[in-house]
Order: sequence, then structure tokens, then C-alpha cells
Amino acid sequence: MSAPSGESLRGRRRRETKREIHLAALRLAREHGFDKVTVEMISAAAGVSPRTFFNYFPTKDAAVAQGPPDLPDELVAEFAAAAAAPPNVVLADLARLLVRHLAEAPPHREELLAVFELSREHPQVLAAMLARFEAFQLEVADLVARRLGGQARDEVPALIAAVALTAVRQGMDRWARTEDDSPVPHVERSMELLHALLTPEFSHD
Amino acid sequence: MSAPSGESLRGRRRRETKREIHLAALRLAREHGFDKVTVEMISAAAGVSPRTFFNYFPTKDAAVAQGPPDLPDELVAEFAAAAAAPPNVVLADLARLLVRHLAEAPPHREELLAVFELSREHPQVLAAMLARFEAFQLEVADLVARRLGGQARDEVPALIAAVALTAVRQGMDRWARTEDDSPVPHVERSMELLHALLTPEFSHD
DNA sequence: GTAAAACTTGCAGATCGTGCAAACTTGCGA
DNA sequence: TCGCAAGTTTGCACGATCTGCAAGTTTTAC
Repeated sequence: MSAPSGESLRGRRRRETKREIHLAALRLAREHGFDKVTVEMISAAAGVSPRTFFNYFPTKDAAVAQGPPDLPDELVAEFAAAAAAPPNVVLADLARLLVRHLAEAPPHREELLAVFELSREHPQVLAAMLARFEAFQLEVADLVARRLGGQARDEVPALIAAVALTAVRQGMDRWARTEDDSPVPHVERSMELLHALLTPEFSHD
Repeated sequence: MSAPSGESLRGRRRRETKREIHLAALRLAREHGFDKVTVEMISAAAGVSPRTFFNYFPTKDAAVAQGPPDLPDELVAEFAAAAAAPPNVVLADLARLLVRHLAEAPPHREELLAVFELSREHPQVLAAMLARFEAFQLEVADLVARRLGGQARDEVPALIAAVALTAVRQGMDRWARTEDDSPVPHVERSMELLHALLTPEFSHD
């Protein structure tokens, strides 16, 4: 065997297994409907025991639902270290950060679409997805708070994070229904619409 | 017995039972932690059988989590029937509608606080609450779409609903932590902050 | 090459949630 | 007042989710 290149063999194997379970869960749920599929079936399809399934996901819902991937530490550090600025500037910076992250670690479009569609029919899946978004939003709020000075649950950081992630979600949702390669233009468009909405001069476009 | 005043005796009884179960669930969850409490305990505390519990709530989560109350038909009709207007005006109208609704059917503050606090420690409760908010948001988006012409999932209606409900949620969250009687000023303040955030001249206050 | 650490698995068991059918309650007209 | 129709509660049986524990297996580190 060669030396572990950048990451332990164990860690890599773990990520692969997790992804295999996720894909199996997603595929089976689309084929048969979320509640006709048992953990036993998913585990079998992924080649692990049911007990192992629960080592990777706390619930069946979580195996299907998708959340945003973690922000890389470098981007986070760079953002937090930037000069102080008024909230609207920070919001603009944040939007750029999220778009960069999205461009660097783009989710798989069809997979995302599948999750969105499943979550429309199955409240459990929707709930699991929303909970992950909420957790991500709280992380982002914390990041903003570090830049502005304050706590993640303060009004301004919380609202900045909420606005930014509303645009991201909306953009991803639209993108999933297209054939486009990149989600970025869709997210940027949502952000612009949001600006326009809260601006007096706006009328339809 | 007097004649049923406005509502059937049966329907009233049903609402009462549902509320008793909810309150029992909330109280027990706060006392012992959400996952130390069983459906059996909740049912016993509410004076019904476990089987009846599931006639009122589909899951244990749902018995604890709170969502926004339905919009009354009259407010909805009034809003939908109003003259066409540009999206930013519709957003302002919508904000007024939600505030009116809130003033007329104010939630119980301490109860709301209890749910918020529980949802911080228990992802299941958070997920159930978010799912209800999402359903409400979709209703609101549909309402906006009827006013603007279009579908609830179109970009502009979806974003208008998202922005308005972000302000409502944030305002309710802040209000729950105060001793104030009315949530309305808190929601209005969140809405103003949101406007300011997306406006170039804004800097800290 | 060996021992610690991490991972997988089976098993037992508590709890959740559902379908069904038998009681029971309420509303309402004869 | 009586009794029927519709709605409600309940018990029972059952499948599925999820957890703790301990034994076996693989990877890593020295």
C-alpha cells in the first residue's frame, strides 16, 4: 500500500460508505416511495448491516435528506478576518462567500432535485432537510457575528444569515429544475430579486 | 342545554382535547427532556389512551411543536381581492396582513418560548416546527401569487413570502424572550431591519 | 509483529406509529 | 322519550425505528 495521500484510508472509506448509503436510500425512496422503504432494504442495497446504517445516520430521514456542505475553514477565516464594515456590506461579502463556496463544491444537480421532490411529498424528509439548513444558517450567523462583533443570535447577524440563505435556497431550488451546469447564476438572480423587493423604486421586470 | 353557539359541541371538545394533549406534552418535555417522555406518559397526563393520542397528532414531535395558526378566510379574501400592485407594495401589504393576524390571534408567549427552547436542544422538535412554518409559508406564497397573478412556487411570490415570514419568525423569537404583551412591535422592528439591510445607505444603529 | 483504536455486526428490547374492530358518546329526528 | 346514525375512544396486534452492549474484525501506529 502507498502512504495515505492527504487523508487517512479510514476517513476516505467512511465517506464512501456514507455516500453509498445515502445514494441507496435516495434511489429506493424514489422508486418505491419513502415510507415503503425500510432501513433493512437500504442497508442491503448499500452492502452493510442495518446496525451499521445507524452508525452513519441517526434516522432514516437523515439518510435521504441533503444539507449544505460545510464551509471550508480557509474561507471562514478569510471572511471573519476582513475589516469591519456596515451590515449591508457584510451581507454583500457573505453573498460572495457563499457563491464561491457553491462554485468550488457544487452539489450534484439531479440528486438535489430528487431530494427536493421527495421532500414535497414526505413531510419527514422536508423536516430533516430544513433542520440541516437551519443548522447551517446558525453557523453562518455565527460567522457574521464574528465579523460584526456580537452573538450569532443577535438580530442583525441572524437576519443577514437568513436573507442570504433564503436566496441560496431559492436559487438552488430553481436551478435543480433546469439543465444548467452551475447554480451560481440562479443564486445571484435570487439575491438581486431580493434586493429589488425591498427597494422602493422596484416594480415588475 | 343551549343551542351550539357558533360551533358544534363536538368540534369544541375536539379542540380542547387537542390542546390538553399539547400542553401535557410540552410540560412533560420541559420537565424531563423530550426523549425521556413517552407517548404513554403524555396520554396519561392528558387523560386519554395512547391510541387516542395518535388520533390527534401524527407523531410525538407534532404534539410539542407549534406552528402559526391558520389565516382567517376573511383576511385572505380581502388581501387577494385588493388591486394589483408592484411586488414591493404587495410585500408591505402582506406585512400588514400578518401583523393584523398576529394582533387578533396572539400566541401564548411563554408557551412559544418553551417550544423555541425545546427546539434548540431537540432537532426533532425543531424539524417539526420548521416543517409547519414551511407549510404556512407556502400558503402565504399562494396568497401572494393570487394577488400578483402566477403560481405559489414562482420566484417573486416565493421570495415575498420568505422575506415576510423571516421577519415574523425573527420577531416572534425576540418577543418570546421579553415580558412584552404584544409581539407586533418586535415583528415590525425585524421588518424594518430587513429593509435597512438591503438598502445602500444603511450603517449600524 | 503486535497492541491499541476504530469499525462492523448481531441481539435484545424499548418506543413509535398504524390498521382494524369493538365499545361508547353525541346529535337529532320520529 | 326513544333509538338510530355518525363520530370518537379504546384495546390489540403488529411492523418498523432506533439504542445499548458486547463480541468479532480491520486498520493504524509503533
